[in-house]
Amino acid sequence: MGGKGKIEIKMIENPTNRQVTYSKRKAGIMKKANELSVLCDAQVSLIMFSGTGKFTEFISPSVTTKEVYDKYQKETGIDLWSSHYEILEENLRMQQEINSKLKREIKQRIGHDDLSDMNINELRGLEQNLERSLTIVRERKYERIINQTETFRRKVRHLEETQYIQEIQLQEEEHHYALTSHDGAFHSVLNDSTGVGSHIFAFRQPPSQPGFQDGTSAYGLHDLRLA
Amino acid sequence: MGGKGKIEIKMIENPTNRQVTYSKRKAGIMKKANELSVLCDAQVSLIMFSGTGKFTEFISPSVTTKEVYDKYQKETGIDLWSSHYEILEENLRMQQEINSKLKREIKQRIGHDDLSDMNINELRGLEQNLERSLTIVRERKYERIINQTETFRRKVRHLEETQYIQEIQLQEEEHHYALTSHDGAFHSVLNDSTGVGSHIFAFRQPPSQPGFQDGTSAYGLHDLRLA
DNA sequence: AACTATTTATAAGA
DNA sequence: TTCTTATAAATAGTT
Repeated sequence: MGGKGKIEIKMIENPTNRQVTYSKRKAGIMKKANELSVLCDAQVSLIMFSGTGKFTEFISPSVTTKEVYDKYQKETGIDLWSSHYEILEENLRMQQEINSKLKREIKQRIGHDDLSDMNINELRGLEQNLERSLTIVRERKYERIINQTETFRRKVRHLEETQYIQEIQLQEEEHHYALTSHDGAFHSVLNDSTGVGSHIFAFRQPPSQPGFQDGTSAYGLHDLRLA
Repeated sequence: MGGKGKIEIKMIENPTNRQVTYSKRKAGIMKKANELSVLCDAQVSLIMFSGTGKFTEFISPSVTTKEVYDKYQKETGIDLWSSHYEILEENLRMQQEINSKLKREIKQRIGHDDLSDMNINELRGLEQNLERSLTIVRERKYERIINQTETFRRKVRHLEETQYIQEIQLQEEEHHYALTSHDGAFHSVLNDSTGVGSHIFAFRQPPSQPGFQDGTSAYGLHDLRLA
């Protein structure tokens, strides 16, 4: 197209010439793209990367690149996000599958319906499994209670010692007063039957109480919708 | 541009002229795009939709349209798959979150470690929950056993009746023979202590046997990787 | 980046 | 549509 001498359409070997020609022709084709848009009311998307990676684009004022891209996919049926999308979708499918398996296991462990398709051996296995779990949970509970009781005892002892020291100090500093009124406050802590203190009693309870029903159980994991 | 007369760059009013010009200039710009690709070793994507929606594209032989769009996104930061992708990603994130909650619940129900962050009331709730589940599973097991036993009894009765009829028939048809050998086979079924028959004994077992350990439990849901 | 001799693109007409 | 052709535009090589 146009020049002092005709040229062959093949890659320009000289990098400088190539770069110059790229600049000139890039401007030319941009102008052409714009004219096509305006004259013919067409939607044109022109994206160019030079050999050195420099990016330039023309897009008709009436559209966005994304719109052209969406139209392109509709037109050609070529899925431009394919790979990424498919991997993500497969991933999602797997997660959902795992999910329903987990839900099913929980349902079985709770004893909600679908025990019907377990055979006797499976039911027996589940039973033993639950027994073992129950044992573990009970042990943990007792451990916790023992710890808290121990902590409480230590607190009491600390209180006693502090009290004792205070009393001695008080006696030394104010030995002309017969002060015994603090004892009352101290004993009220020991006799406290609410809060931390009550765990001592809990520790003495028999391990299982199947008859005991608590409508609003503190075991609050049931908002997971096992639907 | 160029022609017998100079033209103003504005939309061609005459639709026929516009269409003709579109065709001519489309061919022209395609040629230019190709020449730019070849001469300058550039990557060019040219997508055009005519005013009537007709689609035409040029793409450099060295690339695909998808590659150009991927590069475009890297270059501009504009996310062309945005909406779809983000929804899918959010979905995946939610599924994974639900998943880990479910896994945690199962772990707690099994009694694997993370009971450490449950307080005493939660532990107590879990304990009662497990007790209830255990009761349900046991009931189901007994129901199943009773059903199977009943089925077995019916089978035996059926066998007895069949046997009885057969014996009568045999006696009638072959009354000159003293045939009693079939009784042996019949009694062996009744005394069978393996297979189906053994469930009668299983029914008499005490409900729980915590000491009984079975390394390869039939309750085979543990391939879910509670990691 | 500017110039300019040429080639190329294309508007209008057939 | 396609061909023709006069003319405008693009641009290769040069400065």
